[in-house]
Amino acid sequence: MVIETINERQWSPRLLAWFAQHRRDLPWRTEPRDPYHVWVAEIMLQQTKVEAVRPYYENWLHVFPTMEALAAAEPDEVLRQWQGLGYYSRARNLHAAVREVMTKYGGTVPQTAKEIRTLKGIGEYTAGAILSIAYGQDETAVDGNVLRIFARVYGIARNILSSRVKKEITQLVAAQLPTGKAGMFNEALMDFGAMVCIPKTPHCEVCPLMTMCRAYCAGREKELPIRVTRKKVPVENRTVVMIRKQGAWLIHRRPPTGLLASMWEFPNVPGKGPDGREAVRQLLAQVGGQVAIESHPLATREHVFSHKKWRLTIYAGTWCGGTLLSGKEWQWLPIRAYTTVPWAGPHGKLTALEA
DNA sequence: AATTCGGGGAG
DNA sequence: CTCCCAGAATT
Repeated sequence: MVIETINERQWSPRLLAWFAQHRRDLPWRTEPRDPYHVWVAEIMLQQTKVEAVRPYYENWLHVFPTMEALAAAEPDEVLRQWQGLGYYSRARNLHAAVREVMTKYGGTVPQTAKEIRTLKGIGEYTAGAILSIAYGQDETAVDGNVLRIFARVYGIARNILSSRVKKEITQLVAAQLPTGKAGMFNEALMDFGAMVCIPKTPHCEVCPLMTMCRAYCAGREKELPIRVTRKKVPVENRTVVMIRKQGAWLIHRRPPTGLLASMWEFPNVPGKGPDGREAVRQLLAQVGGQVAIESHPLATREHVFSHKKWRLTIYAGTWCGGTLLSGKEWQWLPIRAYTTVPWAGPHGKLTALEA
C-alpha cells in the first residue's frame, strides 16, 4: 500500500466525494437552508445524538415554525417543548436570542461572526456552523467530531480537550477548508465522524482517508484521540488526633505497602465527628493507652491525591496513662525532632498547629 | 482551566 | 458500569 503523507496535503475533495455518496438525510437539511432552521438544529445537537434530536426538531418547527412564532411564545411554553431533551439553558438562551434577533436585527440572523457570537447560546462552534451552512461563509466549525477526526488523521497524541490543541486543530481545519464549500465540508465532517471515524472502534476498513491517516498507518487509530478529563475523586473523611505526652507526639508508621507506604502519620481513622473520635480512642486502647480527645477540632485540612481526597479533621488529645505496646509502628517523637521522620502526605504540616 | 448543565445509547 | 455525544456559560 502506498502511504501518503498528510502534511500540506489537500484532502477535502476526498471527504467531499465520500459525503456525496453517504450524506445522511436529516430533517434540517432541506434546501434552501434556512438560518433559523440551521440554528435550531445546531443548538439541539449540542452534546446530543442525532436520533434524540430528530423528533424534537420536527415538533419544534411545527410549534414554532418561524422566529416570529418563537419570539412571541411564553418562556414556559418554550421550555415545555424542550422538555426531555436536557441542557435546558439551551432553550432559554435560544428563546432570548431569537427575541433579540427580532428586535435588534429586524428578524434577520446576523451574518457576521462578531454579531452572531453575541447572541446567547451561540459559541465558537455554533457561530461557524450557522455562518458556513446557512450563509455559505468560509468558517470552521470545530466540534467533538472534528477534534477526533483531525487527532487521528494528523496523529495528534495530545489532549484534544485542552484549549491549546483545540486552537491548533482549528488552524488545521482552516487550512483544509475548501473555498466556497465550507458548509458542505463541515457537514461532511459531522457525518464522517458519526458513521466512519466513530469514537471507540473506527471503521478504518471503509475509510476514504485510510492511506493518509497517521493514526491508522501507525496502527494507533483506537488510541486516538486522547481525552483527559478530571474525573472527580472520591472524598475520604478521616479523623486525626495529635496526642502529646510531655514533649513528644505519638506517631504511627503506615504499612510497608500501599498509599504513602512506611511513612509516619498522626493516629487517624476513617470517619468524622464523635464516631471518628471514638474510633481513634479505641484504636489507641488496642495499642495500650488511654487518651482524652478534645471535643472541638483544632483544624481541618484537605489533601488531594491523584485518585482520592482526604478531608482531615484534626483534634488535640492527651495521653492519660497506659503503656505503649512495643513495636516498630508506634513511637513517641520529640516535638523538636519533627523533621527527622518522613511524614505521610499532609501530616508533617500539621506539626505547625501545635508548635 | 475547571465545573456545571441532562439524557440516552453504545460497548 | 463508563464513555461519549453537532458546546456554552460561568467561575
